[in-house]
Amino acid sequence: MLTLPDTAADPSRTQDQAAAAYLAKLNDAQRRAVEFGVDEPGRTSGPLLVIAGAGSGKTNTLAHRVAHLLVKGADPHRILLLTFSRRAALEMTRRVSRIATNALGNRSAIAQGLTWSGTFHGVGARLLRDYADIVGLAPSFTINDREDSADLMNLVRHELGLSSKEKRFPAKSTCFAIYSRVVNTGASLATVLDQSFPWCREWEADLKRLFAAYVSAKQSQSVLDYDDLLLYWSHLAAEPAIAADLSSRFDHVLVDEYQDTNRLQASILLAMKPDGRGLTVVGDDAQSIYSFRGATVRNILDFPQHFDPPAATVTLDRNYRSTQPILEASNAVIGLAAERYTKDLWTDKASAQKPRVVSVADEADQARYVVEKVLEAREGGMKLKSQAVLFRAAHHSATLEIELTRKNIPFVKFGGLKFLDSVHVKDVLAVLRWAENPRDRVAGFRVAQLLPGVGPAIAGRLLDGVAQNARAADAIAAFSAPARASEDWPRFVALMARLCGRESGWPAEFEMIRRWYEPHLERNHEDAAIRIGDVMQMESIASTYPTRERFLTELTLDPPDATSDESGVPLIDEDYLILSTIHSAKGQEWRNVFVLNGVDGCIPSDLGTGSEEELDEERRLLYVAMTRAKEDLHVITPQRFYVYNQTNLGDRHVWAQRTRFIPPHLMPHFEAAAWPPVPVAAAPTAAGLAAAAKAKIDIAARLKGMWE
DNA sequence: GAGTTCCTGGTTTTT
DNA sequence: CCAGGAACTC
Repeated sequence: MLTLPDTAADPSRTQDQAAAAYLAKLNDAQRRAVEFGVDEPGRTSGPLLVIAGAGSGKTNTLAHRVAHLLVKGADPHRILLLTFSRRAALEMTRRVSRIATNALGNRSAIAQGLTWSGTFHGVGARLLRDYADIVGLAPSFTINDREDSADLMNLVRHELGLSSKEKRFPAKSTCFAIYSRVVNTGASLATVLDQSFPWCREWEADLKRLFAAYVSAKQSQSVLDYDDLLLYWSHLAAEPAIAADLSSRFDHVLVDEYQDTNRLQASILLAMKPDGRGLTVVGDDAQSIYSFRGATVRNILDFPQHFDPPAATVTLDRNYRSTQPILEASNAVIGLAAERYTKDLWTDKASAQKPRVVSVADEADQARYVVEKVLEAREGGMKLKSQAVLFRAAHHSATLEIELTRKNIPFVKFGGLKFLDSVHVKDVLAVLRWAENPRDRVAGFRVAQLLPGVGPAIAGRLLDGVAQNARAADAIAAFSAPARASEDWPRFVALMARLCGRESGWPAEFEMIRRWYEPHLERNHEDAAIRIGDVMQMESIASTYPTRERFLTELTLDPPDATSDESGVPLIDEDYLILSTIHSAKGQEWRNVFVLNGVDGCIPSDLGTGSEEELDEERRLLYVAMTRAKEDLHVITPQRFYVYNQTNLGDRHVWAQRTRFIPPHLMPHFEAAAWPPVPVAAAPTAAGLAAAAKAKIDIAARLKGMWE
């Protein structure tokens, strides 16, 4: 008897067909990256490095690899997916889910189990809560952001008497930056000072003392900074017994944007997967732009040789994003780098339009040019959201922002000043953090001083009391407040008692804090109304988190990164122009891209021209900016800058040159333009002159007449 | 000891 | 232009 294949009765067959469908959409290299080592069920592949050029479908390929692992039966709870930002993690899980849904039908819920995805820091925080007891950390530890860390550094600095020297000690943020760099690069303090902070060289001994005190302050206060999340994790992973447990939790570890990881992150990975089994890293050496954070491009370049046999490498060099002229110009720019990169990109998207280098008089004209071209493109049917303006430093867009507001063009800005940096937001968070972890002195110090009549001295004594008492609320209640603060004291005591006792629950606590905080806000700030609006907006964000701890942790590790001209994030269906620092533009693409200030001093930033390495990183920044563009690219070069309060001569103009990364011999790759176009003079016509001649007037007589 | 004013000096990018 | 520190007054 002849039987026809019954697909419904043969799940493996339908599965294979669905699988073939999603694999068929990939090009050869992508497919190799997706399928590498996944064929044999139950076996975990050796290490894999994917070098993925800009626009080569990197995210898509990685998502396909994860989906493919799931289709082949991998357990989603045992996949660790490390991305550069929370946003990237969400995008990745969304795509995996979609691919897996198509391939697996109703078994798509599998993709929902992909719970271990996030940034190194976010995952580190989660793991640390699990292992807190083992490492002698209070499980209720709180996490300081950069600003808080610098504040703690400052407190410690004062205690050590380092603030009152004849010669000025480095600023708190500089101290913290030095500390952080030592931790992240694994280099010695002396090396870091020599290479990155030469002007602080003389303070080496004092800095060492300061850092030791800073570390013990963090420990006694149960506070971690960003770097600790990695540092504790790496120490956990270095302990054989814990490492075994840690690494057995994950069959597969996949890392995105590997070119922007630092030594510490690499050491964590290697400790978790020493033989590289199940390890996949993806990145692009030509897009490494985070060395200021300790990232090193050596991580990705040296990855294969960490293993024996060396890791397999797949290179994705076909670009699906940009037109040929844009790609040619970008390749030419990166081609001038001191160090050769591993690939050149190619595409078959032809276009007659070369990228433009537009010369304008000054920043005001630059803003007007962008507005004109953006509106022109929108007239042609291109949404604002498909257009982006990129710049090296957040303040470079200031003039443009004013012009956009004047012309009523909505925009959202990524990068630069954060929501979390404003005083009122920090005040409210400090109350929450202090309640969560009463040993946190930075938080307590800030909160106490909100009360009128309480300054550093009294706040310090209150905190000493809290440190000595196991129950923080009791210590606050028992504290004898100064007379000047007596009026506000009872409400404060009551608030802290209820927060520490968790009486109201989350998020009701938030509203309580807001009500307590409002009068203080009104007393201290002229623009209290706007600030209260922000706090209320925070309150609605807070209510989307299950607990106080989760809210605090996730807000510090992943603060909202966009600000717009209107308060509040625009609705999804609204159209708005994207403004972004080049760093925040990573991984994104737009049809029409403007690069502001394509001049020396901005790109490269005049702070980044010290060494060949720094210069190359600035070059990669321009490369990253250019390769965001799909169809149109405008690099704008204002010729004149207005500089405020420079040196001793006050405000003045400076003349700028086109960026050295686009030297004359690369100009054939660009279309050079000047804007505004030279106006064609309107010459009077003969007929017009003849008509005018009939109306002779005696202007001289009229002017005299004004005074008669 | 708190709070205000004035002056100096540094200054990018971000988890 | 800003933050942070010193010097000043209450």
